[in-house]
Amino acid sequence: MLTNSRLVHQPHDHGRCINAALSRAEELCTASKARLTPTRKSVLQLLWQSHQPLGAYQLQDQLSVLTGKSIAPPTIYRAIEFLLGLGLIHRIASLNAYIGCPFPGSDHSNLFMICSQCGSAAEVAHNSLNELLQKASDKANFTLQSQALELFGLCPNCSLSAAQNRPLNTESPENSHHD
Amino acid sequence: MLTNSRLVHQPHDHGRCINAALSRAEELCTASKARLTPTRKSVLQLLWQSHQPLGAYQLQDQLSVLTGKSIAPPTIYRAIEFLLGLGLIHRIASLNAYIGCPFPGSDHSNLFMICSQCGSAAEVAHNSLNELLQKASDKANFTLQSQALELFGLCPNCSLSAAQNRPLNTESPENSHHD
DNA sequence: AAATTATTGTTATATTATAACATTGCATTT
DNA sequence: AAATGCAATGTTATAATATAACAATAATTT
Repeated sequence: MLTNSRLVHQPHDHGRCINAALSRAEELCTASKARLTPTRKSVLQLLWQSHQPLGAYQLQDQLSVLTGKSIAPPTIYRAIEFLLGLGLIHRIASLNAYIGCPFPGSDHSNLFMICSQCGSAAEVAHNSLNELLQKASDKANFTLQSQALELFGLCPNCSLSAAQNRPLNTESPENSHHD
Repeated sequence: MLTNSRLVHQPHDHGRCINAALSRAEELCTASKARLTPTRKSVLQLLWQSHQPLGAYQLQDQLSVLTGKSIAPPTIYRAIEFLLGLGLIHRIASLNAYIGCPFPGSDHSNLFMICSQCGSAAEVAHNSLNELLQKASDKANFTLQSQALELFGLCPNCSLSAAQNRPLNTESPENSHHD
């Protein structure tokens, strides 16, 4: 199981995330003879500013600020399309939002663990999950082509906070309040 | 593994699907003291007219035809919200579309196998998949709350057609054409 | 029947995404 | 370097999906 979950939920040198993502992108573009233009690069960079998926119009706003110019939706959507095509980012359908892929090129599951509290999203590449899905597809005579797997819940940090804020929830109600 | 895959992809008495869905809905509504009003019932019925997910505005059109009145989006979205709440239908995020749930109430996986050719969608409840996802979540300290699992590919029928239309694809190109 | 609540109607608008065509800029050939 | 072709971006308009806010009606309870 390959995942960026720990990185996402622990304090870390985020500059390294961004730099790593950018150099992976450069490599991939060189390899596939595609051009990582300033707009495309900026959009990728913006998507790596956090570990939370961003919507197209959030990207539009942020890119406008970044460049000082006003940016129209097609510009954003074209960059998104390009980056999706190379597997550098993913679309999270349930959120209409986009996020950088931590391991582009690797054959992985498109499985996301999305925190409904803080909005963070970790990606997981899970071989046995993929195998199970392939088996289930085979069994149903379904020719599997692609997949979107989105889990919602509380990330490690928010799970902890939740547990700390209501520590008596697991006990019977009588224990929690006496007058 | 519980699924309606066979039903979806084989000729069958579709009236029975609809009737079954409607009576399940009646039961569930009675049990939860909710009202299956004409609009709600019609929307559910429309979603069961086929085994293909429908968008909100498709539902709007069809409901307009059905009732002879013009229907505004909120009416549709309210019915959708109601039916989603009871688990009678699902939203398929990748398609912005909705589909009837063949086994509401059962603890299942929200796993869909969606045909990119004919648009049909079969639902699968898969215990070991759920367990695996739960395990993966636990391992990542992620408190799993809900999930959206969408597989895309070719349904049994379209897989067959595809195979029949290009039967030589699995052999070497030399075999396929001699002058 | 009156009061309360749930449901639907209505209007307007927010949000997400794309179509179509003009313009610019890079890359290759001449 | 000029001409050509193609890729990328700019621009305008609009399509598609979804919700907010308030008014009117219908069902249920008192």
